[in-house]
Amino acid sequence: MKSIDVVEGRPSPLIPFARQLQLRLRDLFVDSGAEARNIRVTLAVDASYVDKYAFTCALMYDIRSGQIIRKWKMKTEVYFPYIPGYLFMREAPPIIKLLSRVDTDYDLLLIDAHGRLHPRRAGLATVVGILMKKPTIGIAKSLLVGSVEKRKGLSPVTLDGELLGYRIDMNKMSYYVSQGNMISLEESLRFLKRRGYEYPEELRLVDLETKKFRSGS
DNA sequence: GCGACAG
DNA sequence: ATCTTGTCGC
Repeated sequence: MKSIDVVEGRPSPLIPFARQLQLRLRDLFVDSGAEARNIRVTLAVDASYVDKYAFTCALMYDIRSGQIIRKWKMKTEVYFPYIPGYLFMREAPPIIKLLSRVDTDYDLLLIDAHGRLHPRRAGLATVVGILMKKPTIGIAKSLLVGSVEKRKGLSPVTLDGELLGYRIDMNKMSYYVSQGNMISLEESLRFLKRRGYEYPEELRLVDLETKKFRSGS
């Protein structure tokens, strides 16, 4: 059920292909760009599943007013299983398809997954950010790889001695942040700091939206 | 070889 | 991610 490199009981011949694709995309990563103080509109994306279908939703959110500006949703068929380290093969296609329908501009993409905090420095958030050519941040609820240097509320997460992210501990919950694309780790953290380090409301909402969409279909 | 493993 | 009962707390 959870073994790596296995698809329907057999080693997946697509893994080598996926790895090379991931490494090629990683080479296009842009380490900086967006500044927290200029981020006004975000686009949160997430997906839920039922059998072979993905129910993907995107919410455009205005940080100043704390309101949802627009919504998009799309039901698509999934062609890849979940394999740790290769989540992008399962979720990037549905997400990219939905985002191609978003005509309005936004300042930052928020993805419910890791970005640079990944074995190959190219988690789903990084892959999507690179394909969309947009500033992107990865927000994950659990750790995939790396070591946490326990601190009070902000704990550095390193991998191979490289600082790739932070774990943020709040009263309610804790989560991990890492760069997706076109924004530095420092600005990513500053963005969350300006919002009181709370888990992004738009991500919480898009998760609910995704499950609501799944139920009514 | 063994265990760990985003969503 | 999804499945799934009871239970704790406001």
